[in-house]
Amino acid sequence: MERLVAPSRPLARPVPATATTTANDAAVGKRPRGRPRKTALDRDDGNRRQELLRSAARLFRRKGFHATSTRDIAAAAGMQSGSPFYHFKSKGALLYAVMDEGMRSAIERQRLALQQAQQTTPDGHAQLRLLIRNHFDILLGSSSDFIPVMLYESRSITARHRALLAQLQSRYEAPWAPVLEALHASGQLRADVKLARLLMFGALNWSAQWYDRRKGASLDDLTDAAMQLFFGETP
Amino acid sequence: MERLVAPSRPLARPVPATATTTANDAAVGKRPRGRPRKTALDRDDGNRRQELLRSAARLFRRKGFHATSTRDIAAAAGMQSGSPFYHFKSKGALLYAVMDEGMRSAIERQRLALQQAQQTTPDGHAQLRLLIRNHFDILLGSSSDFIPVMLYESRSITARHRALLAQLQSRYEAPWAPVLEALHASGQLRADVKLARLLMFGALNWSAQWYDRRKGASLDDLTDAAMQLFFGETP
DNA sequence: ATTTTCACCAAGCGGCCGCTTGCTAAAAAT
DNA sequence: ATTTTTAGCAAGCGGCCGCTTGGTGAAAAT
Repeated sequence: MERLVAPSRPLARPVPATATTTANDAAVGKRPRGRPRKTALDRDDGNRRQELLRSAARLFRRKGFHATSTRDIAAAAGMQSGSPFYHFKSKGALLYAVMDEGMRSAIERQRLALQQAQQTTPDGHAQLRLLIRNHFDILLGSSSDFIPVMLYESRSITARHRALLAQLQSRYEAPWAPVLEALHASGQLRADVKLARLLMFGALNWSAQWYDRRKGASLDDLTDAAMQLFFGETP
Repeated sequence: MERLVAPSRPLARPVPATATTTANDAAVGKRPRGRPRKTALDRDDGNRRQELLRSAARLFRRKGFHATSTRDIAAAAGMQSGSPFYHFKSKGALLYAVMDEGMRSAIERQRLALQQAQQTTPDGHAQLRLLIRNHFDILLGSSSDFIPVMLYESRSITARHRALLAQLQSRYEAPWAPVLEALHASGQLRADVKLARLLMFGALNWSAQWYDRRKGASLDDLTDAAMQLFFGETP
């Protein structure tokens, strides 16, 4: 395609390092290229995309969606300011991707936990304990910031995206309903089931605001405390 | 380069009324130099400021702090874009003022509720029920968005402001401790008191995310559900 | 009657924001 | 060997942002 105007920009691009070089620079100032090296065997396949997602999740959690700029995210992933838009068509799409990935991962982990427990024949208490323990793991485990972002940034997404995420939330919460119903039927859970579920999730989810892995209680301690609070159960 | 005369505006300012000054300044508040501070007959002082606070609280709650512009707030209060800065020295000071006012009002309302209940001689359950019922009222009552902003925008304030608010939060939570300790001592609350308090506040505070005054449960229903969940109590 | 203070308004400044554009080196496909 | 695709970079654009400045009519103080 021909251009009307000759390029008058300086166009002094730094010469990139050869792809197979192992030399890195410890110089001050902007590095010419700091991107992790990839060999011919390890085809990229979304690695950088995943890194972008992780960086975004951490920043969204710590500073909030609107207080995080796409430049912050790019820098955290070792990119230039415009590059994230190659992988995501907008900042909002990036937020949605974080939440979607978080929910799908949570659903999968819950499915695995329930599947493993299926081999034993647990009573209602034990089933709920399992769900709660797993929930704390998803929410507070070392793995990721995805779920806290999901919980605390829902204002920042579009109605359509919110509706899609609500479906995933329903899928996540689905296994809780029969367990709570059974506990209600047997008189062990006296409160209205719907309100009880909301209050319980509140108690659990709020922990993302105060829980510190490095001090105080373990996730098992937390699970014990929750079960004792809800059922007066002593472990 | 001659400055033109401003066109005459309608200038329909609301007429001042009696002021209920809470008299707290996070604002700029020009003091008259060396002169008596206040006459007995306060005039306008603070009416517009209060309106600004209310508008800001509503917008901060609905859209979040960073998604709300000072122009939004000014427009909601019927002002021009720069005028809020006469009353508050920065957007952050406005946020802090919302939170501070919310906490002071909450503490005062709790104090009044406890004072009234002192005349009867309630047991532990009844005391906690009162605290919870009052908490729901503060959090979900028609009055204001101040407390939800306080709960969900704490990331957006400075460390110094956060420390000041933490003191107010301690004052609010202080009356809960002896009640929970007593319930624990009598075996009615089995869980660790510190964790139980955190989980309970989570259950209550999370309701700001889902509760809708117009449909479903009343605040009394909510209080019943919470008491039943925590103590298996049937009203 | 004059001066001072109050509570704003009208205008705009610099800066950061999300996002786009034009390009390119290297890998993969043909 | 040539073409296409991939995964970005470098630069920058328009717009909105928080905040400042200079001014103004009305009220209060003197």
